Amino acid sequence: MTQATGPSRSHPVTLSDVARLAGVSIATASKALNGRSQVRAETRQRVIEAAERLSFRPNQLARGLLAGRTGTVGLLTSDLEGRFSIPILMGAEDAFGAGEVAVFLCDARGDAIREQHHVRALLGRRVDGLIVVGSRTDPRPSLGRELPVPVVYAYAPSEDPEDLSIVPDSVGAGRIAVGHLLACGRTRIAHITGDPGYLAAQERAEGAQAALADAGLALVGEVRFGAWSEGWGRAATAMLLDRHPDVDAVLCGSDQIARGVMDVLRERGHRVPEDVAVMGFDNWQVLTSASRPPLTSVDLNLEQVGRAAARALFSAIAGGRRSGVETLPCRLVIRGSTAPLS
Amino acid sequence: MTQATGPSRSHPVTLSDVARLAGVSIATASKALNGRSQVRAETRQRVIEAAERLSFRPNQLARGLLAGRTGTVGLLTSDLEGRFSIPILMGAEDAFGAGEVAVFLCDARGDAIREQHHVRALLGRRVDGLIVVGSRTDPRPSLGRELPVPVVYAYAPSEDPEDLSIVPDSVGAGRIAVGHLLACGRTRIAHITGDPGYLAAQERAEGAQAALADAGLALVGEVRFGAWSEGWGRAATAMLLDRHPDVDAVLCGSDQIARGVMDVLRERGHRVPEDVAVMGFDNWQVLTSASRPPLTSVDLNLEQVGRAAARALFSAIAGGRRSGVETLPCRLVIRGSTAPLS
DNA sequence: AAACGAACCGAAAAGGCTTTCCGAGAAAGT
DNA sequence: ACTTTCTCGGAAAGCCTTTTCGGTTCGTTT
Repeated sequence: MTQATGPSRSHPVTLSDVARLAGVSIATASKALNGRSQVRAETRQRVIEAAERLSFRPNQLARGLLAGRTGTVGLLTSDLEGRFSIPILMGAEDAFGAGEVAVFLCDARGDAIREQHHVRALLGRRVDGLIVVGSRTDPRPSLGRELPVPVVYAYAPSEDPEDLSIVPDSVGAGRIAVGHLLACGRTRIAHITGDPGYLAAQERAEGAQAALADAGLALVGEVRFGAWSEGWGRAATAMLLDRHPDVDAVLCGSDQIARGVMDVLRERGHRVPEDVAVMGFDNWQVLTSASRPPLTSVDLNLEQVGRAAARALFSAIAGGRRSGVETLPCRLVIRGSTAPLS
Repeated sequence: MTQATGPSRSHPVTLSDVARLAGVSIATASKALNGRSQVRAETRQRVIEAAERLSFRPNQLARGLLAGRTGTVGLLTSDLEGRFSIPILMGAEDAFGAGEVAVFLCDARGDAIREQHHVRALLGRRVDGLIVVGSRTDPRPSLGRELPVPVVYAYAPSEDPEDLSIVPDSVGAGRIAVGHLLACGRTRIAHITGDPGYLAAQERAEGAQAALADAGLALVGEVRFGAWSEGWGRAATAMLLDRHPDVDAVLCGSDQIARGVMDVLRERGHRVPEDVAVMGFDNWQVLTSASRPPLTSVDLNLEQVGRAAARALFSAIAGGRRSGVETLPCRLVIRGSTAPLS
């Protein structure tokens, strides 16, 4: 089993190994490596060389044990496969990784029991803080106020207003979308969106209608709720065209829906964007860039949500106290599926 | 800043707190909680109750410091946004999370410098092992043999045959695909695939051609390399139909390509699957289930790759030594885009 | 020459836990 | 009653690093 060769077997090199090689005490070695001032330059150099020769890496466990802070955080996601969690996770990992913080990744698979289990495990590892990433924007139960470390909720806000949550501005996203369509001169705008049980669907619709109202307009027909799928986009478009053939823009609740909408529009002989402008939400590259024409979409800036959550957690660890739901603006990405009416 | 209330301020509860509350020594408390036999049942019970009352969580740092093993592993991915990394990562997280192992997530963003930085940081945290997840199946540079902990490469194998790598069987995937098309009675099969610079494209094509040769057949035309995009799928299909209008199956190098292929087939009046069967690779849900008809695809079983890598790392940590590239079979997922010729 | 200060260096403790070893007390045997 | 054998519980070492504080060695000053 265990080979006699290779460094795998040798016990990890410690500070005392370095000290011995450099001919100084452990204390001096530590000071030399950490830039403390009480070491002669020549001695310091000797220690540094010894450390490099042994490729010494200070044991963060011991360091953390002593300091009371470990430089680790827990990233608790509810579904890794969800395409919303990933960018947030990237943003957070990015913000932390740049510093000296390491991230524990835990996937609760949407199960509260498993989530609780992970929280306990993470606390046992003495993480300095937690980020809880949701898979949809609907509020979720708080982990509780009794935790010994700060917690920041990302994407899915906590139900407890005392917690700090960072979410994209869905209402604003709806406003941005309609604003763009209006700027393109569209006035007969329909809205086909997904599952009405999703707060995101409701809020985007709310923002869209508010922006229309500001312009003295209203949607063509009602908001068409359904499912977050291409199939629903196709079906809803068929109905829409039957009832309102004069529609000149379709705002879609997601890029998937938009794909379905565009397919049916093209099949029925409506040109995009000349006759009907189409746009979606999420800015999911694989869908937006592959469609014909490429799809204008509202990007939720999820990476920024992740980064903001990481920064918020940072400052909370440092003692800062914020609470409530903070929203981050979304961003319009214009492609070929929307254009001014000529 | 620091409030006087709440548990955030109070110092974390330690074993000695528990011992004091239970009226025993630290040693006894430890033994009681860890199921050591040298404690009377009644005493043990008292300790356990004390621990629960204080919601005591043993400090894993201290434990790891002592044991020499931390129960943590590093998961080094080269691009988090890549859709291939995520399932592998899920599988690994799953396999570890079930045990008592926590996962450090690091994204090197395809940068060797950053990767090296992360490796050093992880070693400083005394991880018990590393999993390196690539974003494509082409071999990548080894992290080296001199690392003090075992390493397993997933999806992208290491260039060093002494390392252990777990990858999906791309050649086999190609064989499986063609096998299915042959079983459907198709004999005039074309292959439209992606970037020829990807080993996956080459190997799938190789497997497909081998399976055809076994049946005494050959591809319709050459392998059509291009890009991993719907656009290429559309363009290649147009050319294909011009030259070989009698084709009865198109094997696509990815689901994206397949989407493009199916769009053009439908536009040109070819029925899928009656006239032409279509299938892809990757089994990317959002594409396969939304297409018309739903797309038959070869699933790479990436979650299993992740799980296998985790298990391999486990056994390597325990002292087992394996090396070389181990392949995992892929899996056919049949949907509406393929059917027997009637 | 004695004393003082500055500059360096080292011993030791702390941090939380596990484990080994030992002592004390109780139960059993003579 | 005394020894032997168990059973329990405690003291202490050890893991690795940082930091405080006391000590040593110079060079300077009076």
